[in-house]
Amino acid sequence: MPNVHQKNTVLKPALPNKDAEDNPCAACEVRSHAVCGALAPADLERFSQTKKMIVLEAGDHLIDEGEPEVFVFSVTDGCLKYFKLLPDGRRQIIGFLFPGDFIGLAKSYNYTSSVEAVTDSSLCRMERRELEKLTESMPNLDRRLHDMASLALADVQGQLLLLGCKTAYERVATFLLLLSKRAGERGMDTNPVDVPMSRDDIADFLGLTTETVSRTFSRLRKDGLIGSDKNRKIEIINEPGLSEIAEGF
Amino acid sequence: MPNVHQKNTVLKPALPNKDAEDNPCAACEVRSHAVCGALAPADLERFSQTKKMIVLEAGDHLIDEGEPEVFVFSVTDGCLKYFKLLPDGRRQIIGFLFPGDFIGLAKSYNYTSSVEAVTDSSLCRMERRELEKLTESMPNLDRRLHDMASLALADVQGQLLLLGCKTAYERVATFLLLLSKRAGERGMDTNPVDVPMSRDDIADFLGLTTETVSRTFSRLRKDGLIGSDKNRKIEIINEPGLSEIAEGF
DNA sequence: CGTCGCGTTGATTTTGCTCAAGATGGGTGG
DNA sequence: CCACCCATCTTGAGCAAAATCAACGCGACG
Repeated sequence: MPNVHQKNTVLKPALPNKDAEDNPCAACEVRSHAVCGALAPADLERFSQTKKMIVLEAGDHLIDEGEPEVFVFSVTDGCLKYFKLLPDGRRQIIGFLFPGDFIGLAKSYNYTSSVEAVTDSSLCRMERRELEKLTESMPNLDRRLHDMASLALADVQGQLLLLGCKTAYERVATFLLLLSKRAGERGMDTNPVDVPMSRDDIADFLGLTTETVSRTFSRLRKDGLIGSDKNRKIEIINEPGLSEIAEGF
Repeated sequence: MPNVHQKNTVLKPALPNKDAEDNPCAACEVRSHAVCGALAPADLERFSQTKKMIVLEAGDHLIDEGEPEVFVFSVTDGCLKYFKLLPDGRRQIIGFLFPGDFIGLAKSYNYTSSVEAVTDSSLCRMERRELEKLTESMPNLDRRLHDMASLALADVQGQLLLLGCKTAYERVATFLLLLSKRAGERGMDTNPVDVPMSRDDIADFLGLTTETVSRTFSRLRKDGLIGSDKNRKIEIINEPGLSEIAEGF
């Protein structure tokens, strides 16, 4: 079965670096959003010793659906996508991953989705076994994982509503607001919102085709809700209007 | 905003009963599938004292999306559906609930979906606060909740693939196999599979219309994959064939 | 400067939706 | 016990939203 979406599968360890070796996690900019945000300094030290930094280039393949689930990951930089495939190549992107997001919330013996870098990215990698060991002595960590799973569940349930009920117009509006919101949570620009993924990826996330996504952006532009796409950034001109559309009014 | 799907909102406490008062949980038939399956006898005793039995008739309303999330529930009998609505009445059924299933895995301040009984049902009800208190001293319970959330996440991700990629034919095939599998997990008949919900409910779960669901059942029947619907039971005649369709070959 | 990947736009087709009309069957009351 | 009734389900005909097929523009990069 050919995987039409697969690209390179390179997996490069980050170059060792003095600062990183001294205090790799304490300096992490996204810690407050990540699993490790719940850890006390002492725990953080122990945590940081069991992890390894991973750097990916755009298009690099990190995980193949079905492989034994040995590692879990925490995204520190960039954007990735995780997706499922049908035998004939149809693809559903389950979600996009941003700094602070965790890969491995739905634990199982084998990965249930594939993961690929959308942009150049970096992640912390840890064996699931190690993580489990750590959670036993760090109730905060366990609680944090639980909360993140809880949030992920709510997110994906919202996505069901989108895929099951919403029109193309509503889906794209919802998507833009989602990106904007997630950027805001991470302290990035919410208004000219960064859209790092291709039309193809957006289409496979929204259950549409590239062409429909493209046409829908054009329509939103024509309707004065968004500005034109400049350097992967889209300006939201009429946020309340976009919200109304997204909510299905 | 009128909720076109809402019916009665009655919520009847079960009649007290001697056996139930002596040892209500120890005798529970679905305990092994439920949250409480992870508890030691002593813990079970404490657990059982904080819960209350709830009985619902088909169509009864249990939870309204948006209400403060005070209670969590564990289904002990029957079938329920949980769903989200758009302002104009479009409905997405997120999932069906069977004995052993838990309501409240995605914790938040307000319920994120509504819940309604498909058939006459009964549940155990507990305040979320109480549950949290219990988990602090019962690591098994906590782990069990975590595992159930993990499974729920994997399930709903599979549903994304269905809604985003699959054809009507594939969706209905997937649905029948899902019901059959879930019945099997609970020790019920897997082959003439029980389909307690209406075509309308199935449609809103699969992102289709009633008519399309009905037509699709007819086609599966014509193609010799399933038998006719007898008393809410559907016979799967060609299980491997149905699986191939469901997987998208 | 040419090529290639990506995005946009247009023309046509198709899947599933909408609207409409019967069929079925479980429940109720005479 | 039967007849009727209303829900639900099924089937049909036409329609529409999005998919498919196809062409073209544009910018990046060798």
